[in-house]
Amino acid sequence: MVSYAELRETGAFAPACSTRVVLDHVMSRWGVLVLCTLSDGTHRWGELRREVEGISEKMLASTLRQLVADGIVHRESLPTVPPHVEYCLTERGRDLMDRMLPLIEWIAVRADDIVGVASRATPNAR
Amino acid sequence: MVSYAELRETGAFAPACSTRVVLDHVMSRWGVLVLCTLSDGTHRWGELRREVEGISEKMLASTLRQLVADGIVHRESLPTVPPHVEYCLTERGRDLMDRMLPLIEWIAVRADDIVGVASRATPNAR
DNA sequence: CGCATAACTTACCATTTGGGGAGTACCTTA
DNA sequence: TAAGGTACTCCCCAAATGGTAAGTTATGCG
Repeated sequence: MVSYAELRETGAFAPACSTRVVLDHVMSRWGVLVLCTLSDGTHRWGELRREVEGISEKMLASTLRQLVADGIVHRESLPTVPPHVEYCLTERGRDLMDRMLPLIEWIAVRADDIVGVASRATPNAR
Repeated sequence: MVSYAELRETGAFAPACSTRVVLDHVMSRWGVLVLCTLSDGTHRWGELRREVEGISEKMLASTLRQLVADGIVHRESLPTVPPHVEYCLTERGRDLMDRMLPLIEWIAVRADDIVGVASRATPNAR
Protein backbone atom coordinates (compact mmCIF):
# COMPACT_ATOMS: atom_id res chain seq x y z
CA MET A 1 0.00 0.00 0.00
CA VAL A 2 1.56 3.23 -1.24
CA SER A 3 0.57 6.60 0.17
CA TYR A 4 -0.44 9.66 -1.81
CA ALA A 5 2.59 11.56 -0.52
CA GLU A 6 4.98 8.88 -1.79
CA LEU A 7 3.33 8.80 -5.19
CA ARG A 8 3.46 12.56 -5.44
CA GLU A 9 7.19 12.54 -4.91
CA THR A 10 7.64 10.25 -7.88
CA GLY A 11 6.09 13.00 -10.03
CA ALA A 12 2.95 10.97 -10.57
CA PHE A 13 0.71 14.03 -10.42
CA ALA A 14 2.55 16.57 -12.57
CA PRO A 15 0.43 18.74 -14.89
CA ALA A 16 0.32 16.60 -18.05
CA CYS A 17 1.32 13.23 -16.63
CA SER A 18 -0.33 9.94 -17.43
CA THR A 19 -1.99 9.78 -14.01
CA ARG A 20 -3.93 12.95 -14.71
CA VAL A 21 -4.88 11.71 -18.16
CA VAL A 22 -6.25 8.42 -16.84
CA LEU A 23 -8.00 10.24 -14.00
CA ASP A 24 -9.75 12.42 -16.58
CA HIS A 25 -10.90 9.44 -18.61
CA VAL A 26 -12.03 7.32 -15.74
CA MET A 27 -13.51 9.92 -13.40
CA SER A 28 -15.25 11.99 -16.05
CA ARG A 29 -18.96 12.66 -15.67
CA TRP A 30 -19.97 10.00 -18.21
CA GLY A 31 -16.98 7.70 -17.75
CA VAL A 32 -17.97 6.86 -14.19
CA LEU A 33 -21.57 6.16 -15.16
CA VAL A 34 -20.65 3.97 -18.13
CA LEU A 35 -18.14 2.01 -16.07
CA CYS A 36 -20.66 1.46 -13.28
CA THR A 37 -23.19 0.16 -15.76
CA LEU A 38 -20.64 -2.19 -17.30
CA SER A 39 -19.60 -3.40 -13.85
CA ASP A 40 -23.04 -5.00 -13.91
CA GLY A 41 -22.15 -7.16 -16.91
CA THR A 42 -21.94 -7.03 -20.70
CA HIS A 43 -24.18 -4.45 -22.35
CA ARG A 44 -24.99 -3.51 -25.93
CA TRP A 45 -24.69 0.02 -27.29
CA GLY A 46 -28.43 0.60 -27.17
CA GLU A 47 -28.68 -0.69 -23.61
CA LEU A 48 -25.96 1.65 -22.44
CA ARG A 49 -27.71 4.51 -24.17
CA ARG A 50 -30.88 3.74 -22.25
CA GLU A 51 -29.33 2.87 -18.90
CA VAL A 52 -26.97 5.83 -18.62
CA GLU A 53 -29.82 8.32 -18.50
CA GLY A 54 -29.16 11.61 -20.21
CA ILE A 55 -26.07 10.64 -22.19
CA SER A 56 -26.03 11.69 -25.84
CA GLU A 57 -24.90 9.38 -28.63
CA LYS A 58 -21.89 11.57 -29.19
CA MET A 59 -20.71 11.36 -25.60
CA LEU A 60 -21.43 7.64 -25.32
CA ALA A 61 -19.36 7.02 -28.44
CA SER A 62 -16.41 9.13 -27.34
CA THR A 63 -16.48 7.81 -23.78
CA LEU A 64 -16.49 4.21 -24.98
CA ARG A 65 -13.76 4.88 -27.56
CA GLN A 66 -11.56 6.29 -24.82
CA LEU A 67 -12.14 3.45 -22.37
CA VAL A 68 -11.52 0.87 -25.07
CA ALA A 69 -8.27 2.61 -26.06
CA ASP A 70 -7.22 2.57 -22.39
CA GLY A 71 -7.75 -1.18 -22.25
CA ILE A 72 -10.44 -0.85 -19.60
CA VAL A 73 -13.40 -1.82 -21.74
CA HIS A 74 -13.60 -4.57 -24.36
CA ARG A 75 -15.61 -4.06 -27.54
CA GLU A 76 -17.01 -6.97 -29.49
CA SER A 77 -18.79 -6.46 -32.76
CA LEU A 78 -21.03 -9.28 -33.97
CA PRO A 79 -21.21 -9.44 -37.78
CA THR A 80 -24.99 -9.35 -38.00
CA VAL A 81 -27.31 -6.96 -39.82
CA PRO A 82 -28.37 -4.72 -38.21
CA PRO A 83 -25.09 -4.69 -36.25
CA HIS A 84 -24.83 -5.82 -32.65
CA VAL A 85 -21.94 -4.53 -30.57
CA GLU A 86 -21.25 -5.65 -27.05
CA TYR A 87 -19.18 -3.90 -24.42
CA CYS A 88 -17.77 -5.37 -21.22
CA LEU A 89 -14.98 -4.69 -18.75
CA THR A 90 -11.54 -6.13 -19.37
CA GLU A 91 -9.69 -7.69 -16.46
CA ARG A 92 -8.03 -4.34 -15.91
CA GLY A 93 -11.47 -2.75 -15.92
CA ARG A 94 -12.77 -5.18 -13.34
CA ASP A 95 -9.73 -4.45 -11.16
CA LEU A 96 -10.46 -0.77 -11.46
CA MET A 97 -14.13 -1.14 -10.59
CA ASP A 98 -13.28 -3.26 -7.56
CA ARG A 99 -11.70 -0.05 -6.24
CA MET A 100 -14.24 2.39 -7.60
CA LEU A 101 -17.51 0.76 -6.59
CA PRO A 102 -17.00 1.12 -2.82
CA LEU A 103 -16.44 4.83 -3.40
CA ILE A 104 -19.51 5.18 -5.61
CA GLU A 105 -21.64 3.34 -3.10
CA TRP A 106 -20.42 5.51 -0.24
CA ILE A 107 -21.30 8.59 -2.27
CA ALA A 108 -24.71 7.33 -3.44
CA VAL A 109 -25.75 6.50 0.10
CA ARG A 110 -24.75 9.90 1.50
CA ALA A 111 -25.42 12.16 -1.48
CA ASP A 112 -28.77 13.51 -0.25
CA ASP A 113 -27.17 14.41 3.03
CA ILE A 114 -24.21 16.10 1.37
CA VAL A 115 -26.11 18.32 -1.04
CA GLY A 116 -28.62 18.88 1.73
CA VAL A 117 -25.91 20.61 3.72
CA ALA A 118 -25.27 22.83 0.72
CA SER A 119 -28.86 23.74 -0.16
CA ARG A 120 -29.84 24.49 3.42
CA ALA A 121 -26.82 26.80 3.47
CA THR A 122 -26.98 26.90 7.24
CA PRO A 123 -24.31 29.41 8.25
CA ASN A 124 -23.81 27.71 11.61
CA ALA A 125 -23.99 24.21 10.13
CA ARG A 126 -22.41 21.24 11.83
CA MET B 1 -22.32 -3.73 1.06
CA VAL B 2 -24.79 -2.51 -1.54
CA SER B 3 -24.34 -3.23 -5.25
CA TYR B 4 -24.49 -0.73 -8.08
CA ALA B 5 -27.56 -2.46 -9.51
CA GLU B 6 -29.45 -2.11 -6.25
CA LEU B 7 -28.54 1.54 -5.92
CA ARG B 8 -29.63 2.20 -9.48
CA GLU B 9 -33.06 0.80 -8.79
CA THR B 10 -33.55 3.31 -6.00
CA GLY B 11 -33.16 6.07 -8.59
CA ALA B 12 -29.80 7.09 -7.16
CA PHE B 13 -28.36 7.82 -10.60
CA ALA B 14 -31.14 9.79 -12.31
CA PRO B 15 -30.10 12.79 -14.41
CA ALA B 16 -30.14 15.61 -11.86
CA CYS B 17 -30.00 13.59 -8.65
CA SER B 18 -27.82 14.34 -5.67
CA THR B 19 -25.52 11.41 -6.43
CA ARG B 20 -24.55 12.92 -9.77
CA VAL B 21 -24.06 16.32 -8.18
CA VAL B 22 -21.71 14.97 -5.51
CA LEU B 23 -19.91 12.86 -8.09
CA ASP B 24 -19.29 16.02 -10.12
CA HIS B 25 -17.89 17.88 -7.12
CA VAL B 26 -15.74 15.12 -5.78
CA MET B 27 -14.48 13.53 -8.99
CA SER B 28 -13.84 16.75 -10.87
CA ARG B 29 -10.39 17.34 -12.32
CA TRP B 30 -9.32 19.67 -9.52
CA GLY B 31 -11.54 18.25 -6.78
CA VAL B 32 -9.67 14.95 -6.80
CA LEU B 33 -6.28 16.64 -6.67
CA VAL B 34 -7.23 19.03 -3.87
CA LEU B 35 -8.74 16.21 -1.84
CA CYS B 36 -5.65 14.04 -2.29
CA THR B 37 -3.44 16.86 -1.10
CA LEU B 38 -5.64 17.46 1.93
CA SER B 39 -5.64 13.75 2.72
CA ASP B 40 -2.01 14.40 3.57
CA GLY B 41 -2.95 16.83 6.34
CA THR B 42 -3.95 20.45 6.90
CA HIS B 43 -2.76 22.89 4.25
CA ARG B 44 -2.94 26.64 3.83
CA TRP B 45 -4.31 28.33 0.71
CA GLY B 46 -0.89 29.18 -0.60
CA GLU B 47 0.39 25.64 -0.02
CA LEU B 48 -2.52 24.15 -1.94
CA ARG B 49 -1.88 26.58 -4.77
CA ARG B 50 1.72 25.39 -4.98
CA GLU B 51 1.13 21.68 -4.40
CA VAL B 52 -1.75 21.22 -6.82
CA GLU B 53 0.38 22.08 -9.82
CA GLY B 54 -1.36 23.97 -12.57
CA ILE B 55 -4.48 25.04 -10.68
CA SER B 56 -5.50 28.69 -11.06
CA GLU B 57 -6.57 30.82 -8.12
CA LYS B 58 -10.06 30.93 -9.53
CA MET B 59 -10.41 27.16 -9.71
CA LEU B 60 -8.81 26.60 -6.33
CA ALA B 61 -11.25 29.05 -4.77
CA SER B 62 -14.33 27.55 -6.40
CA THR B 63 -13.25 23.96 -5.75
CA LEU B 64 -12.63 24.68 -2.09
CA ARG B 65 -15.92 26.60 -1.76
CA GLN B 66 -17.78 23.62 -3.15
CA LEU B 67 -16.07 21.05 -0.95
CA VAL B 68 -16.60 23.20 2.13
CA ALA B 69 -20.30 23.61 1.25
CA ASP B 70 -20.55 19.82 0.89
CA GLY B 71 -19.12 19.34 4.37
CA ILE B 72 -16.12 17.45 3.05
CA VAL B 73 -13.51 20.09 3.78
CA HIS B 74 -13.20 22.32 6.84
CA ARG B 75 -12.05 25.92 6.49
CA GLU B 76 -10.45 27.74 9.38
CA SER B 77 -9.53 31.37 9.12
CA LEU B 78 -6.97 32.63 11.63
CA PRO B 79 -7.46 36.30 12.50
CA THR B 80 -3.90 37.35 11.76
CA VAL B 81 -2.54 40.00 9.42
CA PRO B 82 -1.77 39.04 6.74
CA PRO B 83 -4.58 36.44 6.85
CA HIS B 84 -3.88 32.74 7.30
CA VAL B 85 -6.53 30.26 6.23
CA GLU B 86 -6.22 26.55 6.82
CA TYR B 87 -8.06 23.76 5.08
CA CYS B 88 -8.40 20.17 6.22
CA LEU B 89 -10.73 17.21 5.70
CA THR B 90 -13.78 16.85 7.90
CA GLU B 91 -14.58 13.42 9.28
CA ARG B 92 -16.84 12.91 6.29
CA GLY B 93 -13.94 13.91 4.06
CA ARG B 94 -11.62 11.42 5.72
CA ASP B 95 -14.23 8.71 5.24
CA LEU B 96 -14.47 9.62 1.59
CA MET B 97 -10.72 9.60 1.07
CA ASP B 98 -10.42 6.21 2.77
CA ARG B 99 -12.42 4.97 -0.24
CA MET B 100 -10.84 7.17 -2.85
CA LEU B 101 -7.14 6.74 -2.13
CA PRO B 102 -6.94 3.05 -3.01
CA LEU B 103 -8.47 3.92 -6.36
CA ILE B 104 -6.07 6.82 -6.94
CA GLU B 105 -3.10 4.67 -6.03
CA TRP B 106 -4.20 1.91 -8.36
CA ILE B 107 -4.49 4.43 -11.16
CA ALA B 108 -1.19 6.21 -10.42
CA VAL B 109 0.72 2.93 -10.44
CA ARG B 110 -0.76 1.78 -13.76
CA ALA B 111 -1.24 5.09 -15.56
CA ASP B 112 1.88 4.82 -17.73
CA ASP B 113 0.80 1.40 -18.84
CA ILE B 114 -2.74 2.49 -19.59
CA VAL B 115 -1.94 5.50 -21.72
CA GLY B 116 0.86 3.41 -23.20
CA VAL B 117 -1.72 0.97 -24.45
CA ALA B 118 -3.48 3.87 -26.10
CA SER B 119 -0.43 5.29 -27.87
CA ARG B 120 0.95 1.90 -28.87
CA ALA B 121 -2.62 0.92 -29.88
CA THR B 122 -1.76 -2.76 -29.32
CA PRO B 123 -4.88 -4.62 -30.42
CA ASN B 124 -4.13 -7.75 -28.38
CA ALA B 125 -3.16 -5.97 -25.16
CA ARG B 126 -4.16 -7.59 -21.85
C1' DC C 1 -39.59 -0.12 -53.73
C1' DG C 2 -38.53 1.83 -49.64
C1' DC C 3 -38.71 1.83 -44.81
C1' DA C 4 -36.85 0.11 -40.47
C1' DT C 5 -32.97 -1.10 -37.49
C1' DA C 6 -28.31 -0.66 -34.91
C1' DA C 7 -24.38 1.59 -34.18
C1' DC C 8 -22.19 4.89 -35.17
C1' DT C 9 -19.97 9.68 -37.46
C1' DT C 10 -20.12 14.39 -38.76
C1' DA C 11 -21.28 19.33 -38.77
C1' DC C 12 -22.96 23.10 -36.50
C1' DC C 13 -23.88 25.80 -32.71
C1' DA C 14 -24.89 27.13 -27.70
C1' DT C 15 -23.32 26.64 -23.18
C1' DT C 16 -19.91 25.97 -19.88
C1' DT C 17 -15.33 26.05 -18.32
C1' DG C 18 -11.45 28.18 -17.03
C1' DG C 19 -7.29 31.28 -17.55
C1' DG C 20 -5.33 35.98 -16.85
C1' DG C 21 -5.03 39.78 -14.45
C1' DA C 22 -6.64 43.55 -11.86
C1' DG C 23 -8.90 44.84 -7.56
C1' DT C 24 -9.59 44.51 -2.31
C1' DA C 25 -8.75 44.55 2.75
C1' DC C 26 -5.82 44.91 6.45
C1' DC C 27 -1.89 45.61 9.17
C1' DT C 28 3.27 45.42 9.30
C1' DT C 29 7.66 46.79 8.13
C1' DA C 30 11.11 49.81 5.83
C1' DT D 1 4.41 57.35 3.11
C1' DA D 2 4.83 53.48 0.41
C1' DA D 3 5.48 48.76 -0.47
C1' DG D 4 4.38 44.02 0.70
C1' DG D 5 2.22 39.80 2.09
C1' DT D 6 -2.16 36.65 2.09
C1' DA D 7 -6.35 35.11 0.57
C1' DC D 8 -9.36 35.91 -1.93
C1' DT D 9 -13.30 38.09 -5.73
C1' DC D 10 -14.61 39.98 -10.15
C1' DC D 11 -14.69 40.70 -15.05
C1' DC D 12 -13.60 39.63 -19.70
C1' DC D 13 -12.68 36.67 -23.24
C1' DA D 14 -10.91 32.39 -25.60
C1' DA D 15 -11.23 27.54 -25.78
C1' DA D 16 -13.21 23.26 -24.80
C1' DT D 17 -17.36 20.71 -23.96
C1' DG D 18 -21.28 18.71 -25.30
C1' DG D 19 -26.14 18.66 -27.35
C1' DT D 20 -29.03 18.23 -31.66
C1' DA D 21 -29.97 16.51 -35.74
C1' DA D 22 -28.90 14.62 -40.00
C1' DG D 23 -26.15 11.28 -42.60
C1' DT D 24 -24.17 6.36 -43.26
C1' DT D 25 -24.06 1.28 -44.11
C1' DA D 26 -26.08 -2.95 -45.07
C1' DT D 27 -29.87 -6.10 -45.29
C1' DG D 28 -34.32 -8.12 -44.15
C1' DC D 29 -39.22 -7.39 -44.63
C1' DG D 30 -43.94 -5.77 -46.04
